[in-house]
Amino acid sequence: MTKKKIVLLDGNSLAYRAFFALPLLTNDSGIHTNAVYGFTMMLQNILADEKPTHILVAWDAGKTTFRHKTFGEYKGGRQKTPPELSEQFPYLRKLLTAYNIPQYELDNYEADDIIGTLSQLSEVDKSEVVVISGDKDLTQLASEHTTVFITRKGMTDIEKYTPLHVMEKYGIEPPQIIDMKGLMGDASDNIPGVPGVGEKTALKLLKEYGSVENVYKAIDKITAKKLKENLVENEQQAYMSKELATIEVNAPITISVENLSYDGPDMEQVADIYQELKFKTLLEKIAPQKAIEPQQAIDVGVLTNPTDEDFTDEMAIHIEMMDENYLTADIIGIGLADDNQVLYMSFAVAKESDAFKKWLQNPDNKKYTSDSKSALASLANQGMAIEGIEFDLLLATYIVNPSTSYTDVASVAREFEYTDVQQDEFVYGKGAKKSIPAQEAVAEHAGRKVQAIWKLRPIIEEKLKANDQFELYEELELPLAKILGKMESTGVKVDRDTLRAIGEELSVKLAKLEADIYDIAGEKFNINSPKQLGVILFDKIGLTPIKKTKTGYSTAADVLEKLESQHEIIGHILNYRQLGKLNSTYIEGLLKEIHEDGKIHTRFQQALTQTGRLSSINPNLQNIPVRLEEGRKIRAAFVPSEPGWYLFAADYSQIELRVLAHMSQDEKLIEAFRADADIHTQTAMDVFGVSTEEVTSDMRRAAKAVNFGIVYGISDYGLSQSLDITRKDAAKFIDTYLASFPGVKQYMDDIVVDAKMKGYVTTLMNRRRYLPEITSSNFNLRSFAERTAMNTPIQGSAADIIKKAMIDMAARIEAEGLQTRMLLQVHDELIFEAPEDEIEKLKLIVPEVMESALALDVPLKVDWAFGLSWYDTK
DNA sequence: GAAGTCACG
DNA sequence: ACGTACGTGACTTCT
Repeated sequence: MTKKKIVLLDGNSLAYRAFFALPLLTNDSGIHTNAVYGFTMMLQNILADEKPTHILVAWDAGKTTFRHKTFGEYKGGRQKTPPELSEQFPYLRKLLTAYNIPQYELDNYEADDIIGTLSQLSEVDKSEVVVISGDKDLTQLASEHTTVFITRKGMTDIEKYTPLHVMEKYGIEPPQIIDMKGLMGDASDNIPGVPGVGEKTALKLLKEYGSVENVYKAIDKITAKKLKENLVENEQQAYMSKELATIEVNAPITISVENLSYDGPDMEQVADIYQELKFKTLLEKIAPQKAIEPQQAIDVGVLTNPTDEDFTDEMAIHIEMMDENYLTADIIGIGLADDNQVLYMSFAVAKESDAFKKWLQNPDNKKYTSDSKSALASLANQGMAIEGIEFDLLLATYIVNPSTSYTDVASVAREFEYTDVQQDEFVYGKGAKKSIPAQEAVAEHAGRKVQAIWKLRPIIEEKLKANDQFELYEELELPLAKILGKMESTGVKVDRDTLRAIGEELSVKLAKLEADIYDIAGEKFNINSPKQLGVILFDKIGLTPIKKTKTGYSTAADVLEKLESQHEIIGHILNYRQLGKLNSTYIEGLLKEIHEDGKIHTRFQQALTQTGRLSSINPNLQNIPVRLEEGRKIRAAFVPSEPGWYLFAADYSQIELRVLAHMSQDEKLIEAFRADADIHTQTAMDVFGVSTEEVTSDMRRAAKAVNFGIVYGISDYGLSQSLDITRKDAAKFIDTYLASFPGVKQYMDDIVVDAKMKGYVTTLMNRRRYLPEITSSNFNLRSFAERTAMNTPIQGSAADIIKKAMIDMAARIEAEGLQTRMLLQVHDELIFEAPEDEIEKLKLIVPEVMESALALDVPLKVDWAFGLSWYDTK
């Protein structure tokens, strides 16, 4: 038989942890569910990661235990279990039953003792044991075969205590944890310990003497007067505390390891409980088909020879594809629906049908879609045009709440309690088994989607109007989808030979760097592996690690830069990393993405970011190198797609700070932009109290970092990192800045208060972002939400502005009858390609249109350039 | 699939 | 005392 793997969970401790770690969630039925939810999340991770053969959840039994005989006040002074938590225990037990996980409790004993006893029993046959708790006391059980997992903030983040880890962290062996508690006590269990002895002192004593007993044997050697006095006076209390903290490993349990064998959950039962508790995401994960099993039968009419009568002047339409990349996927078929019918055509039929194409092109026929950009671009790929799109389920849902980042109709629909659509994965399968099923099944699937679109439209439009977001949706996002679709199908021409030439140069340099690095290190290793690199740098060479990650030493660039002067290998590694990145992501990566037409067709995700920005995928063309010259050369491969044409690039100057000036109404900031001042220099003048001439480059650099910080929702730590100064100095900088720009300070204070009150923040065009964590009692979560509250209106309004500019530019290009094509958007810049004879016009039109996209109380400023490649637009 | 790293605004 | 800058996507390694 394979080796046993036994997982023992401390039920009460984990339930408490989950309860306090997560916000107090309530489901529709008014039951609080946060503890059950957190527990479940953790359990799922454990089952997946550890794959136990045996498992047990141990519970505390009743109020009194044998420890109360030793010390009446044991666990005294504890707050009563909150009723919101108590009510969750029955669900937890039920859930565990459904999981087929044994549970056990024993009169007079705590869960620790059950776990301790079982782990001791398992030591005999050397089984691997994992103990899981939220209580660090359990770490005393760590041994060669037993690892103790303690949950940290949240429930899924876990710290693993092996004897080695205990030694690294405390400098003592696991059994000495008991001695530590004996000396320092434990406030949460009301274990007294020795007054005046905390963790530091306890550990110092134990490192010197080894145990409580030995401390007292050597009591005369202790020179610190007060400490010695405390120890002497509390000797009995120290022994008692040690006893209380000791986990009983010989509890009279009536179960054995054999009773704990685990064969997996009863999925039916688990799904039922998830259903009862409304754990939607979990439900989906374990049983997608059950979770979304359509309730109602649907009658889909399959068209083989469509006529004009089949198409009405108002219909939902869905282009069915198996792959999410609509630019490369084949269209399988088309679903249509209105109040009276649900129809389906295979794409072969649709493509040959004049009746359908005529209907499709007629803007008077209103079309409601799930993802209009996908429809536009995929049909355009097939040489088909679609006009008259008036609803987009995906965009509308995104505007209502950007945090619902679904791309498929089934998920979007379920967000609105509409469950009559199946997941694509369920219909097509996944991985290697993914394939197109019989036409009936596709017809039904597509039919359910269009029906959902048809039925959900009024509900979601109502919601948009209620939130005063209908204009944002209808005047901004919907028209933008059409423009983006066109940009995607246009694509941008990329010269393979240029990329290959750069790639060859890189390969030569990389080979040399690699050889040099091996030479210096004295051995071959994988430079791309942070783990192996860490061993070479910090263990073999002996450099001092500056930062740690969850898994080991950090070898990130900012760390390596600090070490650069200490060893010649560092520079080579930084160089290797930089060039390696260029080669793998931008040479090899981009070459793979060039289509047969010699172009790259990225997709802009319009319903993804939390702020309203676009994102770009497959490939990402919004992060093509520019900051360093070596990388910037990549841009030389991006060229116009027609002979005699140019690329024309225009970018907003300081758009985020201009938005801040407008939104905060800070007089000085407004004045600076009206005077068209260099904003970083101006900031330096104000913060350092000097004149223009006195601003040094370091002062300007610092001011620039502060300006960035302000936009991000500043923290002293963040600024200290970016400027490599102390936190104190950073804090001083920030104070001085905010004193110089009182309007900004007022705005930042107000926005946080406002977000707490409303639960969300908004942009200039009324885009929303909900920030539920802004009222969290968890410092980190709350702080993060506060910074987000400060940043999102700025970043999001800038996104609104450039989106508006794109719509205006497309209209202007059309109105002027230009051949110019919009190709890319990179957050604050637009890239066009244009015939030479239109360049003069663009020089005028582009800045004019972009600068007047939205009238602010400060001017918007646009810089532009053109050239024969993207590299030359500088 | 997560973690680490690094490219962009 | 907490442990951080805001928003993204892609690649590599490693479990």
